[in-house]
Amino acid sequence: MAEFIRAEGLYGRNFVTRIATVRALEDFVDQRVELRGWLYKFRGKGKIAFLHLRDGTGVVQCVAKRDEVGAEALRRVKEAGQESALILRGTVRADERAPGGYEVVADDLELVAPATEEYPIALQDHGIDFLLSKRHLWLRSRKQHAVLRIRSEVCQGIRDFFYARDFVLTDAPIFTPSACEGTTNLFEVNYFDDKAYLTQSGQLYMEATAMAHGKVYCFGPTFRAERSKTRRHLTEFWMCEPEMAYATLDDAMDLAEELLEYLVGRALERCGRELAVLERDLEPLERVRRPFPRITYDEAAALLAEKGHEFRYGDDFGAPDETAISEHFDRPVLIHRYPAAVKAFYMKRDPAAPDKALCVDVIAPEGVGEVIGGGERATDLAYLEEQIAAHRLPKEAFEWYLDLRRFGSVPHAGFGLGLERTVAWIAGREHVREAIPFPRTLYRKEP
RNA sequence: UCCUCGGUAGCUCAGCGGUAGAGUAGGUGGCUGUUAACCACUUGGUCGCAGGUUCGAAUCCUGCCCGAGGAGCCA
Repeated sequence: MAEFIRAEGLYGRNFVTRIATVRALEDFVDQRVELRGWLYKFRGKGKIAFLHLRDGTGVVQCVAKRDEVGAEALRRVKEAGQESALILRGTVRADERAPGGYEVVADDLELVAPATEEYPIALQDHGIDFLLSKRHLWLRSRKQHAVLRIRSEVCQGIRDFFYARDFVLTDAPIFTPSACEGTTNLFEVNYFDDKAYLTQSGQLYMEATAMAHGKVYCFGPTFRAERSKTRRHLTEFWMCEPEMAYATLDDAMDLAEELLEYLVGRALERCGRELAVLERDLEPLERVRRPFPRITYDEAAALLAEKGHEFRYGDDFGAPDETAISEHFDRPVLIHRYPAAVKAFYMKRDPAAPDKALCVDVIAPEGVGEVIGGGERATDLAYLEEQIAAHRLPKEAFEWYLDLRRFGSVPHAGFGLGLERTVAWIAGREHVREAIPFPRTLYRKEP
């Protein structure tokens, strides 16, 4: 992992040393190493100084004694300020007094580039408006750093999960000719002399690729011009949408369960440090084991009635309803067979109860809300034509989709997983905006 | 689109009709195996914007702008 370099310090001292990372520091105990990073915090200015160095993999306390590194080097680093770029060389020690158990006793400091202005994000509380306006710097903070590491792990987990199960990655287009689901919440863009829209879901395209490959998924950005501003909403977010030919609602529910169990288990296994930085309570995550409870819409509605929760049967569940239902269970809950009237036009009807759709929503615990929505798709051409007319959708735009029913229509099912909601849930963050590097919300598109 | 809350120092906030405040960050000096370090001194303001009421407005009224989180909608 470490490469050997010849380093030349401020005072022309030459050492053969090794480049270490904070994350792997325990492998270098009692060895002399070089760390390359940024000054996270500087304390002291007498005979001894403590400087916390951030190198992208973590933060470590370094001890710099004036007599060792020189008064001049110490003064320059202190004046360079928080977030100045710094190369530090010294010996790794295990020490109980150091946060994290390891520290580096510096013997050589090299200032790469000073912070030319006072760093705006202090180690104190800030308002969310301020932090979001400084998102490009906020990303360096420990908790934000941890959240994005978890996001990276979840993304890799998604790819590994589907790869291991022989799903083919067939990404959907981002420019689309019209609404996938017929709502008006689309971002319109100029497409030469025509109009196009940013994709709202890759699902219809996945139905096409599933007929070509059997088991497929897409994983990419999605755009919704909804005028909603809650902790669960972004206008640009990432969605993973698997689709399987010759599959039913039950198959989709099995896959959804397996995926969530896998992703949470993987985060627990591989993101222990990040979850600790975030002070995430691990107990609710450890309970995320199959089987998850599965209830019908009718059962969920009855549960709400039992709890004295105000709810009108036949309506879709709102966020407070979902929270009330999920509080009844200790792990994600699958709610299936909603009234067809509140769901998208392409949902297959339940043959046993034609007013219901063969669909499923997965509600995560701890108030995060819906992380997965999906179901079995309608296969009958005449029924779909009827639905497109009933929803007042332009039929021409869906001719290609209807072709999928004209040429070997088979039962198929799939779902969409919201990445940021999943990451926010696992990381224990209140708001999905922390689960994406540069969040886009109703009133904010900078930086 | 609707409802609620907010906008005062770089940042977090108090002040709510009578001289613009604290903590923190920054600066200077001191001390220190510190760890939210500490001690002393210190710089720092069109009180979101525009009108109005008043002898007097950060404070009360009206309008506007900006933000937050909740509803609806959704992942």
